[in-house]
Amino acid sequence: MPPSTSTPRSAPRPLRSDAARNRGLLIDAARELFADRGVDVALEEVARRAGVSIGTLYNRFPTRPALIEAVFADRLEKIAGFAMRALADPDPWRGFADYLFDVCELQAKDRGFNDVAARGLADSPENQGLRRQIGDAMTQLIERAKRAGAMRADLAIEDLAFVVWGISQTVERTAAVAPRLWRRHLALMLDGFRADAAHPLPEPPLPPEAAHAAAPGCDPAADSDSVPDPSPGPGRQTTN
Amino acid sequence: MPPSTSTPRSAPRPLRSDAARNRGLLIDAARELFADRGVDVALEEVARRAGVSIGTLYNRFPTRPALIEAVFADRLEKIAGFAMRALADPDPWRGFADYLFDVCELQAKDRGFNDVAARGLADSPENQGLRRQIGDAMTQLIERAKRAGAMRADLAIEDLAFVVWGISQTVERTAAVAPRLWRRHLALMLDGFRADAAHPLPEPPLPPEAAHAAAPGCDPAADSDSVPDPSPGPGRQTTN
DNA sequence: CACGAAGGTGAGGTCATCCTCAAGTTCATA
DNA sequence: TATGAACTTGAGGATGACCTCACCTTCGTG
Repeated sequence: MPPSTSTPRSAPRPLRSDAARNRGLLIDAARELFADRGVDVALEEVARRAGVSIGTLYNRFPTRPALIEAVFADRLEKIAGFAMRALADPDPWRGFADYLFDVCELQAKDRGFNDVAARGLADSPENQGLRRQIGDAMTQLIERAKRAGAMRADLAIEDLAFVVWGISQTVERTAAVAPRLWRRHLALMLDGFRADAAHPLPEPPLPPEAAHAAAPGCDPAADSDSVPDPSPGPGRQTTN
Repeated sequence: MPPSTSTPRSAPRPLRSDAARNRGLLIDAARELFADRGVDVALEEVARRAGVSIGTLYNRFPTRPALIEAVFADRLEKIAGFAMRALADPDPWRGFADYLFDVCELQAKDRGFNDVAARGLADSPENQGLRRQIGDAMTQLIERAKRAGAMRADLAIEDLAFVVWGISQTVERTAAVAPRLWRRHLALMLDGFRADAAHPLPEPPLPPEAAHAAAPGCDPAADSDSVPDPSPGPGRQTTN
């Protein structure tokens, strides 16, 4: 794979040629290392594989999130593509299911993306647009599937996080030993989303404003006021 | 809470009184720290909270797994208790669902246990007995629920790992912001386990011999021969 | 070509954790 | 109470990752 020559989007000032080349080398190196060891690899190792010094890495990407951001920038576009393809499917349920399959397959194929998806990294403000686009498409996918009578009416878009989170863990635990097992996990979850499976749910979905806080990059501080349990509630009310 | 005076099971030689006391102090300190910060807390901090030196900690527990083991030894018994209670329920489905609820609640209430459950720590050979007992009870729970026509016939006991893994991630991401949300995730998964939800599954369950390898404590080596994908298989066959 | 700004370099300071071990202390037995 | 084995202690070496910065190199423009 030749080094990617993609220039940074909305560049304030164009990078000098050597800097741009090194940026590409770093992103390529990081992409490969992230893919099979996760996004927590040592940055020194990324620099080493890229063939540049650690100082250069920090010049281009002052923080780890900045590097992660750059590495996974294209994934959002890819996902948006999946969502569009799904919406083009005449069968609403199949479109929905295939969309989740595609996203999960991305997780299964790239440990780095799996980390990013599960931990909610790469939430930069600049791809806010893509994010909303994907969100809108997902909302439509869900609406469509509900109208077709295939999906349970009480499923919220926020519930799809359960899929990403769950699959992320299954992938992490079983990729080495049963690389396709996540498909079974996904199929089971999907069956729980069907209309004919619906039994009353014990809790409301994650409120959207909480969704942002639910996948923090990493804030070691901010431990002060933990959210109090809103209702004492009866113990054990899984379903009824 | 007074320091636990529990002596180590099957003691080869009884500890001297001061050593036994320190062991209890260490376990208590670790239990508390693990519970709200996870099992990766610095061992020096455990020693500090216990009021003993780091050297003493290493005397009592030569490795971190040994300490984790000791801290969570009682949980297996607790879970066995849940399984027995579940089997006593005249309603097979409710017994099954309540059992999973109880286990997940343990995860939600104790971040350390959540780690242990998700990562498959604390698999010491000595509570092999308890493990088998729990496994047998779970098999019975599943069989019973299937016979009652409530549970899909193709659910395997290994599939319950998806629940533990998935809930672990949901708890980790949302405990601070929506401490009861895991119940919704569980309820959705449970609906996927019901007989009336069943659609063909795309993959066989995790083979039992692989289950052991699926949740490694931590082996930085052993990276050599990764398991090859057994069948090239058709892309995208989530459900049909 | 020459010059200044942009960029590259990597040794080394910082930090957090792990784990050891030689010396001192305490327990339990006679 | 005396003695030795068991136990405790905590300074400190080892590790690994992070990040900086003073100095050198390269680019690109005039």
